[in-house]
Amino acid sequence: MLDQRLLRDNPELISQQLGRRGMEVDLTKLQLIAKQERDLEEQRSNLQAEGNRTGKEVGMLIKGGAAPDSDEVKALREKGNRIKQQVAVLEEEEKGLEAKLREQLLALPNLPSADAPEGKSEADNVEVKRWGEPRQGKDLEEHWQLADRLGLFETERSVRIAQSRFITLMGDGARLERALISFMLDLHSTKGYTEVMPPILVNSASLTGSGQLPKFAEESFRCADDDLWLTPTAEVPLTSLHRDEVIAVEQLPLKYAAYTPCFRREAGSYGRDTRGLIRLHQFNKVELYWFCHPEKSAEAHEQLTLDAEAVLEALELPYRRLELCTGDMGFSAARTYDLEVWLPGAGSYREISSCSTCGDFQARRSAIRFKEGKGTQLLHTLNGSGLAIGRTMAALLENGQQPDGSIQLPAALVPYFGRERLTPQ
RNA sequence: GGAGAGGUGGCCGAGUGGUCGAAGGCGCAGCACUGGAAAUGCUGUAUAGGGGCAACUCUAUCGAGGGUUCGAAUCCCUCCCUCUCCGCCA
Repeated sequence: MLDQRLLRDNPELISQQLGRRGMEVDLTKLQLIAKQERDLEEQRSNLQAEGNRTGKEVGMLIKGGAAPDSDEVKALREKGNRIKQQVAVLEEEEKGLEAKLREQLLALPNLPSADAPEGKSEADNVEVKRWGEPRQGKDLEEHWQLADRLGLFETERSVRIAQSRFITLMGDGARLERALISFMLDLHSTKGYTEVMPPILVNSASLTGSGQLPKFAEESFRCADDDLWLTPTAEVPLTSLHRDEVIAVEQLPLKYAAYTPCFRREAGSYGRDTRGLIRLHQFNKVELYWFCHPEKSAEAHEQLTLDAEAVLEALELPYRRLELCTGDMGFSAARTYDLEVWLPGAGSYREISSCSTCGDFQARRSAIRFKEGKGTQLLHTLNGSGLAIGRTMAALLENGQQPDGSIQLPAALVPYFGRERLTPQ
């Protein structure tokens, strides 16, 4: 959520920065509501002050010996009643405006950082780094072909259990998934991340706090009988881990690594990535999350991205880092790096992690502050995948494929998986 | 799911209709004392919003939302949560 004071003091900046995202917003209506709301608040609180004084007067009169039904007291009571009624009217109006203002503010995305490159779409993202030698060659298979031959998962039977875009991992496939989760969590633990296993059903306040609601309700699965949703990413429960808290400055930064399943409707992606592990309604992910001091967030963004890259490097998977342009960034992000892993079978780079700094956007929605000296301020939040497990498995399969049909696994994984090769079962 | 108890400031804990944002303690900060520290003493110490250059001031907040009243932490209603016992259960 954007700062209301910014809306008041510098609305041009908001329009201009949202313009960099490719949005055209007219803030005059919003400003008008904000102004009305503030005027109303002033009127109401002045009236309440008078009401409070009246109440006290009655108390003092009675304590001083006046009869509760004396004319003097009666007159004050009537005055109190009159004020109460007026306040009620103003209050209702004020609440209406407040709700409207909040609703509209919640629908506005974060302002892009000044450092974010300007652009309209994916095509304008900027490659900033490349690591590893992308393996090239004819006859390299895609991960779903390899997995099929190795018997790593069931696709058709998964439709029976749930529906399309769900997968059932079997045998070595299930084992490799588990190995990857443990491997990643262990790696992050050595870098000061606290391991977290949060609820994966989250309430709507949590989704609002991290930015998925109100605008992206159609992207998540909702439980019909409760105010609970299946979380689309661990970013949601992790943000709300400290919702409505004031954190002592010495505790910052708080760094968390959480493994969770993630659930997404993937609406609007019919026909894309229909085979294999790339795009599923349910997938596993290890998420990295920082709560940090505003002055440290740029540095933290680099570090968090490096921590995600460390997983790819330990797994010997070639990747590149893109900086997303203003037009391609997510709703809550001020600045984003995407990590794309090389898939030799597909012959392309594929997103495997998205590392964003959200500034105080989520902190304001979620009321997460820190205390430094006398006052409290909003802190900054950052998140990034470290990494998406299914896509990591796909990359391992494609990058490790051998002429004899087996898959060579990276050395770092052997202690977790127990073998250095996948062979047909 | 049934029965009971309870939710007050960073924490503990008083407070059952009047000037209570709230005693007391702990913690924390400043000052004094000290060679330095401990102990001690004094002072200060919630959050959000509005007004003011500022000192300051107004409003709201005692789980949440309604209600009664001139006036509610305190009385009434609804909901949420926590704890204990019973039941059920991985």
